[in-house]
Amino acid sequence: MNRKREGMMKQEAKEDVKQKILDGAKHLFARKGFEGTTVRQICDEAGVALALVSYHFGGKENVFYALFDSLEPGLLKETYDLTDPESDFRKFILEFVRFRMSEPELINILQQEVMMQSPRLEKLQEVMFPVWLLLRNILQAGKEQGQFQFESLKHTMYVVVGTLVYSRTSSFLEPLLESIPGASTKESFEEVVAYTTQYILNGLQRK
Amino acid sequence: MNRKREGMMKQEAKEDVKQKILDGAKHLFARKGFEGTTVRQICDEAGVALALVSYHFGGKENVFYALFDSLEPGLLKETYDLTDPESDFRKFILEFVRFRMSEPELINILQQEVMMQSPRLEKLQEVMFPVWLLLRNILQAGKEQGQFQFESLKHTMYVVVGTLVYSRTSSFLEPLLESIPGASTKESFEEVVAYTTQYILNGLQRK
DNA sequence: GTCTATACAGAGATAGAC
DNA sequence: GTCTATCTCTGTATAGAC
Repeated sequence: MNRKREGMMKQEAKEDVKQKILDGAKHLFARKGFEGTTVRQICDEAGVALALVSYHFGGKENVFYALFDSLEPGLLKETYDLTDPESDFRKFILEFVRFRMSEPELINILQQEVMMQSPRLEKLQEVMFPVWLLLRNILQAGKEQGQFQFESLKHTMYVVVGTLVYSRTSSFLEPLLESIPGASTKESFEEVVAYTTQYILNGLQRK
Repeated sequence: MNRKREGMMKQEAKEDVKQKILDGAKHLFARKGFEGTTVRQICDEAGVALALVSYHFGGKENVFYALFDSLEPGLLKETYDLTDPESDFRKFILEFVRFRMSEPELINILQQEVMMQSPRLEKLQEVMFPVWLLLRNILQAGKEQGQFQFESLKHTMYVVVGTLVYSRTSSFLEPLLESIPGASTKESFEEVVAYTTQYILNGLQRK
């Protein structure tokens, strides 16, 4: 009895601390990068003692991977039967933008790792591979069925992925856009989806 | 006489070592990031002694900035009079892709820094600001003259910059594209320019 | 100008008390 | 499970010989 109660308390406390570490790490990795973030910073941010990263995760690297373990891109929960590629593509863009806006820090981290082709990328690829494979299949089906027109699937993948993944989180363009009326207004999810969808579909010369 | 000759020799040797350090640093920053790169690695890569980074540049940070000091994006050397925005835009894309393909590592580094909104970004902004300003003016002129159709300049800036800047250097999509016939062929400069131009202009609903 | 050797701060990880 | 104190290694920067 006593033991069981202790066990539960431990469990709860453990989850709490682990989550606090993960939250702090996500925030710091996004802003400082993996190498630029120290275990001390993570623990300070989480408000826990230095030793707990090693205790719960066994090192900084495992904290990093744990960030992506829990990640199940909602994207793939939808059904894509490829009978109507344009409709599938619209759904895909919608879900991707939803993912990007709900987890901007993870997208940010992912981007950094891709840029530097980090040794940690292999595991991240496992997460993203199904997503890019789906995109590939949608594009290919769309071409075959005449809904999209393009010559090179490879080039198309790159420009489309570039458009999708490019983060609006970083505000480096802001100083340039301040003078524009209404530009400082926070854009809504629907707005971004509509805009991105239109741009990409136009880019693919949809009839 | 003797002194003068010594001075020249020093100058030559200095330039040589400085350049070797810059080259090594560029390569390493692109692959490991600023924080992930050590001065030791830079000097090993350059084949010089550890102390020389401090001697010539006064620290790692200044090596970083020096990488962008010498950078004059050829982009801006062209003339853009905005009387024919579409033509200007095509020229802009051409020059931007040329820049991206000639300095992939700098683009890579720039992207990393933008992602993490690093404290070094301020100086990098100075380099890129004129470029994005020019793009903004071209888009705005094109809209006013009816060559481009879009509602929000802000959104348009983001999707276009995303398309332009997204690096094809990183090969994370390769495993997905291997099965495609001809995909492993190295794409040519002209090919990438043509493709990017078409995608973006279509995206802007050019008539 | 360039090198080797070293100082000193900071990193990640662990030991051991509670 | 969590904390503090500490170990060890590696980081940047400098001192001093050549």
